[in-house]
Amino acid sequence: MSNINLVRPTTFQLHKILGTASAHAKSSSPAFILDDEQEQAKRALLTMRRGPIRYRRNNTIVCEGDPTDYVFLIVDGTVRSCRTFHDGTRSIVAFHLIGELFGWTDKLKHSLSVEAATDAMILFFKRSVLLSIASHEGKIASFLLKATTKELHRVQEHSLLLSRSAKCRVASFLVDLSMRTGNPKCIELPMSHQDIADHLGLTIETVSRTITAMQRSGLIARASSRTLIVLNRAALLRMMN
Amino acid sequence: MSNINLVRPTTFQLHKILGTASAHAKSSSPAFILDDEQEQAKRALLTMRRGPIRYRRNNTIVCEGDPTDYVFLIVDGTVRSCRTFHDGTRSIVAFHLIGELFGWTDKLKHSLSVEAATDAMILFFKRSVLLSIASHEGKIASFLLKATTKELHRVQEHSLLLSRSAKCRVASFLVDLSMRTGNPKCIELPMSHQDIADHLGLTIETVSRTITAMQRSGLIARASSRTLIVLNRAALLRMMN
DNA sequence: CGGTATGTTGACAGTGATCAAGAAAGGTGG
DNA sequence: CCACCTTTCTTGATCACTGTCAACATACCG
Repeated sequence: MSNINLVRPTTFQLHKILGTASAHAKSSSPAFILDDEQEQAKRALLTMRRGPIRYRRNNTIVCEGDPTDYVFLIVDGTVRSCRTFHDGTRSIVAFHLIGELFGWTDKLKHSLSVEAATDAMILFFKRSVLLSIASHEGKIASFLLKATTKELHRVQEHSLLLSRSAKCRVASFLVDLSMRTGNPKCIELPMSHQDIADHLGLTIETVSRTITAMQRSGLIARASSRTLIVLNRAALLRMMN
Repeated sequence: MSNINLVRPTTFQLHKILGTASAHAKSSSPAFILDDEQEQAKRALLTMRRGPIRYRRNNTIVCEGDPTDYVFLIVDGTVRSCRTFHDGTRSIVAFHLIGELFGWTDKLKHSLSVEAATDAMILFFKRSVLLSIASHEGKIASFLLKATTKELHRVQEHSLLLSRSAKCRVASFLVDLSMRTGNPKCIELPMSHQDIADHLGLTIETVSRTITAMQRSGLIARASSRTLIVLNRAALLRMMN
C-alpha cells in the first residue's frame, strides 16, 4: 500500500459521500435498511475511518496478494480493480466511482490489485473492526451485504458483456457509464482508452475504431478527447442488443 | 417457477447438505462465524425451508424477471444461472453445485434465469423471512454475506477468464470443476458441452476441438463421454497460464 | 431397434488482434 | 506563450483465432 499524500477532508465532504452512497443504494432496491438505521450505520462508519489518503493517477492502492486489512470507500476519483497476468496482459474486472465501497472479501489476501485510474481520495475502514461491529450491529451487516450484492450484480452483467461483439461491448460500457455518472447525454470518460480496452477484453485499437465508427454513424460526437456527447441514444441502446 | 415434482428428503440428507456447505465455507476463509454459530444458523435455516422440489434436466427453476421471493440451496444436482439474448444466444454466468446457496439479491426481480443442468433437488428459503431474521441474528447475516462474497469472487475470476484464449478457458474450467467436486484426477462433467461453451463464451465446436487437442497431447483421457481423467495436471495448469 | 439429442471433424470466413506509422493531446521548462 | 518531449490516440494493412456451416458419428432413450 503506497500512500502518496495524506489529506484531511472536511466533515461536509464525508457526509456528502456517505449520503451519496446510501441514497444510491436505496434508489435501486426495495427497503432494505430503514433510514434511521442508515444514519446510524453512517455515524458508526465515520468513527472508524482512516484517511482519506490521496493517490495520483496510476498509483497502486493495494497489490494482489496484500493482506485484506482494509475496505475502501472512494471519496473522489475513479479506481480500477485489476489483474496483470504473467504474459503482461492486464484485465480490469471493475471500475469504482465516487461514493462506492469496495475491496470487501472473506479471504486473507486480496485477489485483485486496486489502482487509481484518475487522481483519487480513498477512505479506509479496518475490515476486522467492520466485521466485529457487523456481528452485533444489524445495520452495518446490512450495509455490507447490500454493497456486496450490488457489486455481484455488476460483475455478473459485465461477465455477460464479455461474450458479445466489440460494438455491443463498447456501446454497453458507454451507456452504463453515463447511467452511473448520472448524465445520460454527456459522457466524461475518467479512464484511458487502454483502461477501457482492458476492461472490455479488447485492444485499444478496436476501442478506438469502434468509437470512431459510432461518431461517423452520428450516434455520438466528441466534445473533447475524453468527453463524448450522446446524439442518438436509441441507436446506442440498439447497439447493445 | 415450474415445480415438476415434490419430494421430502430425509433429515439426514438435509444435515449432510448444510454440513457440506459450512465445511466448504470454513476451509476457504478465516474464522468468520464460530462453529456453534454455524450450528445455530443451520438450525434456524432448516426451520424455514420450503421443499425441496425436484427438477428434471433443462427445466427452469426461475425465469429472468420473476419476483425474487426465494433463495435457493442445491440439495442435489447442478444448476445454471443464465441469460438468453434476443438473438437467441445464451450465456451462462455460473454453475452451482450441490450444497451451494444462490439466487440472493436485493432487487425485486431476478436478473438471470436459473435452470437445472442435471436433474436437481432444490430447497427454497423465503427471502423476506431470511432478511428479517438476518436483521437481528448475526449468524444468518454472516452466512448470507459469506455466501454472497464467495459468489462475487467466483464471478470475478470468471470474468477474468473470458478475455483469455480458448485453450486457457477450457483448461481453467476443467481444473476449477475438478477442485469444486473434490476429485483432482477424475472430472465428471455434469453439464453438456453446449453448457460449457455458453459458460466460456465459445462455441460447442471450439470446446470439442480443444478437449480433443488436450487428449491428443496426453493431458487428459476420456473414461466415458462425460468423464475425463487428468493425466498431466502440471501441463493442464500451465495451459491456464 | 429406430429416432432424437449430443458430440466430432473438416473447410472456409469473419471479427478482432497484431504490427507499424503517424497524429493529437498533455505536461514541462525556457 | 511557445518549443519540446512524452503519452495517448488514430488509422491502415495484414494475420490468426475462433465462429459458421455442413456432414457425419456416437450416445441416449423410449
